[in-house]
Amino acid sequence: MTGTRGQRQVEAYRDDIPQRIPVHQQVYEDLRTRILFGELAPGQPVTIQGLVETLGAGMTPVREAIRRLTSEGALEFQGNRRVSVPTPDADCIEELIFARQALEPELALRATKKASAEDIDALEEIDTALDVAIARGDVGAYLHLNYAFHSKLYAIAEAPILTAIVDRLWLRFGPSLRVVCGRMGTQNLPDKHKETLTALRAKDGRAAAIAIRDDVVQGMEQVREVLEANTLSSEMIDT
Amino acid sequence: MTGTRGQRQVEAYRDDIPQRIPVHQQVYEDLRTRILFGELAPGQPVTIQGLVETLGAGMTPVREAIRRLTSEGALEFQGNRRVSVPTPDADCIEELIFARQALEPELALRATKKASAEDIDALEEIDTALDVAIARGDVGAYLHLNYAFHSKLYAIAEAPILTAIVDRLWLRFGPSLRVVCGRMGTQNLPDKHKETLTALRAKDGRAAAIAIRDDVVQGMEQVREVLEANTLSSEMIDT
DNA sequence: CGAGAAAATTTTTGATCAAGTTTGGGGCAT
DNA sequence: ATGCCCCAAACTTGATCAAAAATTTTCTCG
Repeated sequence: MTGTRGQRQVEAYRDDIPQRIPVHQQVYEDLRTRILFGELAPGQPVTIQGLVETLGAGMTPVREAIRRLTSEGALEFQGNRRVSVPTPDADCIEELIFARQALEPELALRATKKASAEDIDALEEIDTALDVAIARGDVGAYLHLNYAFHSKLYAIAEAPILTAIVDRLWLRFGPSLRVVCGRMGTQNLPDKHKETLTALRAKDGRAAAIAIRDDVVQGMEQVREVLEANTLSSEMIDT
Repeated sequence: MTGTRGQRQVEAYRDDIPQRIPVHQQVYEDLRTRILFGELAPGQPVTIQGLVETLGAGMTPVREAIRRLTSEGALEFQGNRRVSVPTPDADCIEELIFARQALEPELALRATKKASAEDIDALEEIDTALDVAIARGDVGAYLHLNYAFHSKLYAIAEAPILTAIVDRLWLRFGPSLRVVCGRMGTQNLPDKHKETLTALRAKDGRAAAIAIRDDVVQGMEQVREVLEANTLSSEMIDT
C-alpha cells in the first residue's frame, strides 16, 4: 500500500514547498476577500475578461471562481450573461437577520463546549485589536477584525456545515457593512464581544448564545437602517 | 414569448425558441438532479474526464458545474484534486437536523401567509401522487415527489436566501434518502404533509411550522438510524 | 527459487491556456 | 424613437502540460 491518503515521500529538501495552490483557488479567494470587505461596491459589474486582464490569469480559472461566488450569493446573474455584486433589498436583510439569528447562537453554544483556553485568548487578542481599530477609525481594519472574531468562533465550534452556511451569509451583507461604516463611522458600532468572551470563559453556553444573538441583531439592524436611508435617497434621485 | 419569464419584443416567429440554456447550466442541473435523487451513490468518485465523455460536453462547462456543486456541498474534494459524492457521518446529520429544524418551519410560516388557493391545490396534487408512489413502492417517484412537495412550499414562501440554504441541505442528505428507502422500503415512511396542507388551508402558520418541523425531524431521524446501521456493518467488515 | 517491496514506467486525470464561435448591447443612421 | 450593424464579452472547444494513480519491472532477502 503506497500510502492511500499519504503525504508525498519526496520532500526531503525543505518544508517550504508552497503546497501548489491552484490559480482558480487564488482567484476565488482574492475575489471573495474583495467582496466580503466591500472593495467591490454593491451593484458593481464584474466581467470575466476584466478579471483576466486585471489578475493576469487564464479564462477558465476566472470562470470557475465567478461560478463559485455566484453560487454562494456573493455575485448574481444580471439578466443576460452579466454578473455583478448584488444590492440587497429590505426583504433580503429580513431573511439574513432571521438566518443569522437562527444559526449563529447555536455555533456560539457549540463553541462554548469546545473552546480551549488558547482559543479564547486568540479571540480576546482579536477583540483587543478590534477596539484599537475602532478608536483609530480604521474602517478596513475594523471590517477584517470583526469578521476574524466571528470566523474564529465558527472554527472553534467545529460544525462545518453550519459554518459554511453562515460564511456565505457574510458574503451577502459584507459589502453593505462598509457602506454602514461610511455613513456612521466606527464610533457608534455596538458589539457584544466582551459579553461573549466572558460567557466563553465561564463555559456558559446559554449566555454566549444570547450575546452572539444580540451582536448579530444589533449589527444587522444598523445595516437595515442604512440600507433604508440609501434606497430612500436613490428613490428621490430616480424621480 | 415562450412564456418562461423573459418578454422579448421580437418573438414573431414561433414560441419554440428554446431559450438557449448554456451547456455549463445543463451539466450542472443534470449532475445536481442525479446527486439529489441518489443516482450517484455516496462515496462514488466523480471525474471531469468521465463526465466529458459521458455527457459529450466540453471540459470547461463540466469543470464549472463541478465547482458549483462542490461549493454547495453536493460534492467534496477527496484529497488530491479528486472529487466524489460525500458520505455524511453522524456529526453531519446532527448539523443537518439542526439547520433544517431552524429554517424550514420559518419557510412554512411564510408560505402560509402567501399561499393562494391554487398553490395549495398544487401541493395537494403532489401529495396525492406521492401517496400513489408510496403504495406502489416506487422509490424513484417517491424521492422526486417528496422533494417536489417541499420545493413547492419553499417557492410559495418567496424567501430566496432561505430557500437557497435549505436547497443546498437537500443536496447533502439526498443521496442518503435513497439508501434509507433501500433499507426500509417506502411503506413505513412517515410524513406530515396532510397536516401541513390542513394548516395551510386554515392559514394557521404556527400549525404549518410545527407540521413541517415534525416532518423534517422524523425524516432525518430515519436517515440517522440507517446511517448508523451502515457504519456499524462496514466497521464489522473492515475488521 | 519465490515473495514482497521499492523504483521506474505507463497511463489516466486534472489544470491551464489560447483560439474560434455566438450573442447581447450600444452606437449610429434614418 | 426605432431599427440595423458592429464590437466586445461570454461561451465552448481542443490542445498542451503537469501531477497522481496504476502497472510493471527489478532488486533484495528469506
